[in-house]
Amino acid sequence: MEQQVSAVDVAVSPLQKFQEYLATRKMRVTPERTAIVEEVFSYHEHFEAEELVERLTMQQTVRRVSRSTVYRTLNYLEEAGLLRKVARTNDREVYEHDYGYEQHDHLICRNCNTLIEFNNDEISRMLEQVAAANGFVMEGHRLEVHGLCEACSRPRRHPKLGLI
Amino acid sequence: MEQQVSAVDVAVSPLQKFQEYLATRKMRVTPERTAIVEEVFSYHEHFEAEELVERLTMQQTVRRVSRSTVYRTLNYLEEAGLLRKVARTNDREVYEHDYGYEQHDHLICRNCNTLIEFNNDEISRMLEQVAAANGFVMEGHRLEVHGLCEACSRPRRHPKLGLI
DNA sequence: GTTATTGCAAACCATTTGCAAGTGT
DNA sequence: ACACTTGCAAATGGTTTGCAATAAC
Repeated sequence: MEQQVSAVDVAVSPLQKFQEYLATRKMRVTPERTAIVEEVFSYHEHFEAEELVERLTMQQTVRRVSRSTVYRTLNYLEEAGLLRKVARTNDREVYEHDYGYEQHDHLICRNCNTLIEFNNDEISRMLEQVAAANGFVMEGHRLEVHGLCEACSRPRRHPKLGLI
Repeated sequence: MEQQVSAVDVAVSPLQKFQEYLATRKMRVTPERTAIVEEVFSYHEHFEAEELVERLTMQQTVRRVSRSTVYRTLNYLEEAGLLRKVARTNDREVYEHDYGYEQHDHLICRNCNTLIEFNNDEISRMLEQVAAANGFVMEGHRLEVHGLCEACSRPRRHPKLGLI
């Protein structure tokens, strides 16, 4: 199970797409923004803002990027349609890039906080229908299924420890 | 369109159910808790914590209930399975009582923040399937469909003003 | 040269919490 | 009486923001 994630063919790279977005807003391409976009798209898993700050601090390829800039850029990426908030655990937003890979949703274990990805086209199709029926133009969705993962629901046998 | 909401037959009242929950936890029935539960279930719409505080302050039937107590009680109601967080708008959690009325989800307009309810059994059924396929025990879900409502997506004609 | 961007530290703000006084059981 | 609750004010903690210095264009 390497990088076998559901890659979708895309014409332009995420970085290019972000630069287009910046251009339309008269915003600038800076080394900080570039580093953030590359880091976000180099890793195909959900992440939290703080995690990204750390990853960027680690690989000191560019000059250190401040937390503020990370947060600011995450917001722009979201507006640009390259990123989405997929959940909220422990009061922190969980992000995931949303370009070049199929949209998917998550099962969230209330005990160990593990996120299990899944995707189901029927659900997406159904959401489109519901939206249309309400004159609503759907741009995206956020679906969290809460409950207990297999390990944590197994009665008295080494359930994974919670994060608290 | 009065109280025609999808009422489901329930044996015990929400208040009773909450009292049972309190009992099992050796917690006490206080006028504050009672007032909160009654207020929450007297109104069949989504609401925010602050809104509830105001409604309780308004009708001074009981002695004023503090914000802290409201927050604390909302958490207990959630644990008791009587309430759920259905969305997050403007950095505030949006609650909705989840007992005696069918579960439903929402279309959220990114421009005017309006929430449109909908429910779709097929989606629920499908979620159960997905959960089962992953050995996951589903306890609930949260589904937000983001986009633009009819009014706000109509190009240049009096779109409803945003909240900001 | 202008105008946007950065990092810092301070501000925000919804929600939580410590604590002393009050109250169900 | 005992233990649980309340309101208050203060703390928390993720995220945002004002501002002076700095860098894109």
